[in-house]
Amino acid sequence: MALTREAVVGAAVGILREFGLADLSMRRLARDLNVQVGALYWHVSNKQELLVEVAAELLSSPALTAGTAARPPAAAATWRGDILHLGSSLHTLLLPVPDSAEVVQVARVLAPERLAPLTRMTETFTAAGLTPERAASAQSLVVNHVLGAVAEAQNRADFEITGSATDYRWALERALDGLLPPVAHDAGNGRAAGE
Amino acid sequence: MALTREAVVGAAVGILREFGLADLSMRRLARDLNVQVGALYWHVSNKQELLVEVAAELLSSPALTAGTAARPPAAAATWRGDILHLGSSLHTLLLPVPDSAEVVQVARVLAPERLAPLTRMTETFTAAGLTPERAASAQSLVVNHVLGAVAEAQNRADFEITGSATDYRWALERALDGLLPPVAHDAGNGRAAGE
DNA sequence: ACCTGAACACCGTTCAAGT
DNA sequence: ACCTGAACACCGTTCAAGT
Repeated sequence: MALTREAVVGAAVGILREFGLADLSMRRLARDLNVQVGALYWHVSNKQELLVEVAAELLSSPALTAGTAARPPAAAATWRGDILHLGSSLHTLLLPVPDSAEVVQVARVLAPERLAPLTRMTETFTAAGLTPERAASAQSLVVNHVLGAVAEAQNRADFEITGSATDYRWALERALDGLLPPVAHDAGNGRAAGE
Repeated sequence: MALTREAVVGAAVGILREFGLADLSMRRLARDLNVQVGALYWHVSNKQELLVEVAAELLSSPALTAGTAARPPAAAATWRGDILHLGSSLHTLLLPVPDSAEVVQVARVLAPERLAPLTRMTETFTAAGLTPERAASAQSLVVNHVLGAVAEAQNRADFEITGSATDYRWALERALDGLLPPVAHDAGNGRAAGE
């Protein structure tokens, strides 16, 4: 039963799920795997790379990987639905995993290309008519909002804060209102979504 | 020259500004202040409380504290301008301070009431007609976006990443388009901003 | 190729004891 | 009241040496 990279990442995900990021240390990981700390560094070059791998695994759920395969052209109104669905799937997926928003944030900074569902969201924005730069900015707005909402909800639970949780979904929909203005189908003005 | 709480916070802000969060340790702070580590704990109960203080000081700039004093009633169109101004002031203020977005995030979780400018932004949203819950959610969207943009720009610099920075301001304006729909002054329909 | 043992240079926090 | 000295229980990372 040799130690593998997958085993290391898997154990890391397990610790995160059960105990959170504070307990996810290289030494704790080694102890759980009955191995010396140094052994981990044969399979993973450092902790940051491990966290990227953990985030990638968290976002590899089928709930996020589905969709966008083949879309009938000119189904414009569904781009919004795709993004809304992606955002709320992300939210429900991360909510039960402590500190998952922080981990995804780190991964987004270090290796955004490893987080396929987030890349797909940017692509959806461009498909909806935004320029690449604006699509990146729009994705950033949406993802920051969802991750922020997850982090807030988790911390609210941790600190036993009273008061109502903020309605992340309402703000998400309003953001999409601004980012993807509805195509006007009342009069015949051919104004596109971008510009 | 007795050690004071203000001196501790001031030195912490200095380390953050010059070297970033990685170098802002209690031990480094004590060394810079020519004091034993334990001494810090007389003036500050733990590191988290210190970070809240650091964030509060970062956001105590006059650029963020101004405005909203007395507004002529029914100057509805300027709520948007106020928020836009607050958001971009926050951005330009934090951008030169390494890891400042992370520090503010921590403070926002631990003691949001200590960050007056952010509270003021929520108040502006309610003044613009949103319910308290929605105002909180709208503020969260905007602040997460600005902090995310700051963090991204700083990391882009750290890792010498090529490619254009995302246009945070465009997305911010689109978000406000959705959050604060313009009052319709073409026909005489009295639809309010909320709902 | 893969892992151990042991070191290096750090952390945050606590607390008796001093002044 | 305020600070020192010293400890406790940790960190991430490296690397010669073993197998």
